[in-house]
Amino acid sequence: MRYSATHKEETRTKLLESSGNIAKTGGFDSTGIDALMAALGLTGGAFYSHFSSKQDLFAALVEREIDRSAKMLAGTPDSPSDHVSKCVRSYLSTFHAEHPESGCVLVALGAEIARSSPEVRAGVEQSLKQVQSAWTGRLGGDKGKAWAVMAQLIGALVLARVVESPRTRQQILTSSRSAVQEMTLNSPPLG
Amino acid sequence: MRYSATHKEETRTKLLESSGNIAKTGGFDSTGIDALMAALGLTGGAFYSHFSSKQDLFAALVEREIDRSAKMLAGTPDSPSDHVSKCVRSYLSTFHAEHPESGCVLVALGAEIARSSPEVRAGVEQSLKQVQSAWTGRLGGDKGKAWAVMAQLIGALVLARVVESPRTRQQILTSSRSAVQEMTLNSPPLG
DNA sequence: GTCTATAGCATGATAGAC
DNA sequence: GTCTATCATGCTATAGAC
Repeated sequence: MRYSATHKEETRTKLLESSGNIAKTGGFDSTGIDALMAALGLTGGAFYSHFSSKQDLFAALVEREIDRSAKMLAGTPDSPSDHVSKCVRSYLSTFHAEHPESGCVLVALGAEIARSSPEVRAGVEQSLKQVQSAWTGRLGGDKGKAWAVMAQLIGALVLARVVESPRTRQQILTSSRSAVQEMTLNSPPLG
Repeated sequence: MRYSATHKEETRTKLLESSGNIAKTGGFDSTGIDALMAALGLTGGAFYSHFSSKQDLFAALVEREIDRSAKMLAGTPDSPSDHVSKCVRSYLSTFHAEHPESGCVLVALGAEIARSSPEVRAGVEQSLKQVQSAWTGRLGGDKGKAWAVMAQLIGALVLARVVESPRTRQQILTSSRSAVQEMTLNSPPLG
């Protein structure tokens, strides 16, 4: 064959990465296969050597995105004790708000995930539960608090992106940071 | 003319209402003009008697949706003192999570609004500020807390819609309700 | 104001050459 | 594995009849 043994896998990985970034910026449905392939210097016809359909790509893409985010947010057993607050600071940053292409897939593609297949949503749910489980230990054992912190982060970023003025965007992010800080300090189960 | 004097306005209103519901369910970009008009028993050609382009409809639709939500959430000066908590209960309901067509436009179309024109986003921002302003007075004067509550609501609904199992969805909504309750009770400015 | 017809283009997906 | 060519369909938007 004219291509190296690992070429297909490499191309598939690049395609997932690149398509993820593009979809998070312009929407998945709204972006054509030709555009996704052109970003890799390829043509549309080559797409079907890697995925059987556009929906197939969406499933793989969402799984990859949510997996990576979940691993990053969950951290490891030897992560520092301020791991969660570090995640919060970086999640609620102006950079994140202004760069959907490298940001959280739930903020950029949440609605499209919501109307996707049960399989895709089940995978997303599993990853979210990993974060919830990891954070619960760091939030005083309150399982609900982890969900609430996640909701706070996601909602703040949605708000930050829909408003027009950078000033309001900054106020939203700052307010959300304060709210999370209060949530994580006043842990009733811990007293 | 063969049509009543108010016919155009009525059709335009129905079109905004119906298109809003459809777009919130299936996405705006993903839905064709023919489908939007068919929902009113009309054909695609008639669309351009009401809007000059699909983007024009989007702008009008988002403004209508966010205006209605903002008025509802902001309430009036003579709204009961538990107005905010009533809003929270209804926003964080299973019904809302399972019925995007009648729900908050920010949850369903947030990403599409984020990449729309500055004009659209400025209108959204203005409506959000009305809610923020109205809620600030009911939340101990803390301007940031209103943003945080809004973020909590929106994020929880995004999460509730992306997960697969009704059980997890319920846990998310319940956790968010508790979090908002804590936020609104422990108001440092109030003590 | 709504219809049909259509232009002009983009799309998802397939077939066959290399 | 990628290319070009193509099919069938969908789309936004326009033109002209009623």
